[in-house]
Amino acid sequence: MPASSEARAIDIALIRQACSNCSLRHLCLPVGISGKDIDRLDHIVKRRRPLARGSHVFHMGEPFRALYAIRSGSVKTYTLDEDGSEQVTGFHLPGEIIGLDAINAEQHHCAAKVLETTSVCELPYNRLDELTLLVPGLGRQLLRIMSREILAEEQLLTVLSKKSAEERLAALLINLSMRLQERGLSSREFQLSMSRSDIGNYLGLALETVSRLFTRLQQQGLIAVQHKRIRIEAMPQLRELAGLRPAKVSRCAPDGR
Amino acid sequence: MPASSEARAIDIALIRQACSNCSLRHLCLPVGISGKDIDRLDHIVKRRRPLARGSHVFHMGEPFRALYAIRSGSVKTYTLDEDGSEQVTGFHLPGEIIGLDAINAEQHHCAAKVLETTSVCELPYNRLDELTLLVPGLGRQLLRIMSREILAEEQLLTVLSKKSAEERLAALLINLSMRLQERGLSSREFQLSMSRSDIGNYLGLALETVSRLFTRLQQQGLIAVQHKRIRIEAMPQLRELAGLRPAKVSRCAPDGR
DNA sequence: CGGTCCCTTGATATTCATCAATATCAGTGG
DNA sequence: CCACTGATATTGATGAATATCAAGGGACCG
Repeated sequence: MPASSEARAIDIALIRQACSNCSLRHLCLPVGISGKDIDRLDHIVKRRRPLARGSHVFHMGEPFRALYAIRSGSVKTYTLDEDGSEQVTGFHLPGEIIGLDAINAEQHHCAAKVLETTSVCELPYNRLDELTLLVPGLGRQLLRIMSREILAEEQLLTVLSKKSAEERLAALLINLSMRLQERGLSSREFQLSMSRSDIGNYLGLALETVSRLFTRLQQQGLIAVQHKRIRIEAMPQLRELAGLRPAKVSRCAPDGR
Repeated sequence: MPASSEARAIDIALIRQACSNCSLRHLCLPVGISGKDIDRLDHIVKRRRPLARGSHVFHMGEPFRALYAIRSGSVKTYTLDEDGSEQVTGFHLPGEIIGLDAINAEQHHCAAKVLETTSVCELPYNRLDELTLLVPGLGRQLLRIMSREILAEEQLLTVLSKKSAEERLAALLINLSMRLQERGLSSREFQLSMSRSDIGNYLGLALETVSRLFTRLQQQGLIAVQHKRIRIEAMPQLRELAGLRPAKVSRCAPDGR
């Protein structure tokens, strides 16, 4: 019965991809939405096939048609100056929405490049706009997501304008660690998907400085580094270096995973 | 007829303060809204009496109840670190909306301090939220405003992470100049409402460096400085220093005012 | 007129960028 | 499997930009 089996496979695939069944729904656009409304949302979301490392979700200057939610993988957003030099504006993880800065002028002001094999959900903006009228919670969640983004960027501003190189790197590592933890992954050990050069660019440092800092933090016993693999050895100290309260009580397991 | 005259005075005051009659309506929340809808908006907006220099629109940590639109004057937003040190996150001019970073957690993450005598319009958020359902354009404009804010902060990130001290100050001056021009004020000559220390804090520089840069830019003939009064003497060169295209053709008078 | 705040200017110290050399890794084709 | 290649990362030596420390000068306010 190959046909039946195939149909069944598609069904499973659809179900697995549905927002209502997505493991990221508590972090993503569907927050605060349920039942029939989430089905409506599901209906306008287009799932794209996985993108290969190095390909783009969107390019700079492209007309704005959709927002994108990251389903798996990771993405860097960046702009190009007049002189063609790159400025990394963010690293994005599953459940996060990119393209928000394009809503106003209806044009993408940054490019989004995939750092590893990555799947995204496409959220066509005009249909999202319509749906917002039907589903009040959707507009609210969109505002909340944008508010969160503004807050995150203000915090990054503080890091860039006040902190030393070492503190900046610590802040990035802690930031990634916390975001991974929200996604149910280990906050203590992870793989960096971006290069030293990307990190330096993002933090306003030379890539050589970033490299030296990794070795220095390792010598201080705060982290263990092997190429792109990072293990945080002394979370409280690293948090303190990053300028955060030494320990925030986790809602998860007491071992801090 | 004192009563009649008084009533008339109130009427005029009301009319003068109405969104529909506000000189900032093309920059502020009412963009894309008109007729009956703008009257509805007018109805929920509370006009506050002018705030004196040094007073706060809202404090850090306060519960979020409203957004605020600046009617006249200027405001700095800032956060306080653990150690009590200040980080200026923005300078805000009439027509701009502050408090957007509080929507997500329903708590203000920064404080807003008035730099000179300033009037604000209070936009109670729960009523704005209701009104959004009745007036589709309102939600859209709010998203656009937030998108613009995200874009502005990304551009600031680039300035902080890539540019030299001189370029940063030039970028701030050009940014203020353009925003003043949008408001119908002179883009060539204006009064800074913030201190050197605030500027340095915002740009990630020591206040002494800011002071030195003002003298240096003056020596180079790019600007004329007298205390807080700035005149831009060489707009194209200053724009170039700020990392922008030498001249953007203005939609206003050909003399570039 | 004196006090305070803000700004300016100078001398020195420090951090980090830059230049340069080497090392390591991932892929490619022999 | 190995040698080759280009991208990425580490490490060292040097220099430039900017912070910090210190002192003095205006401007504003009572």
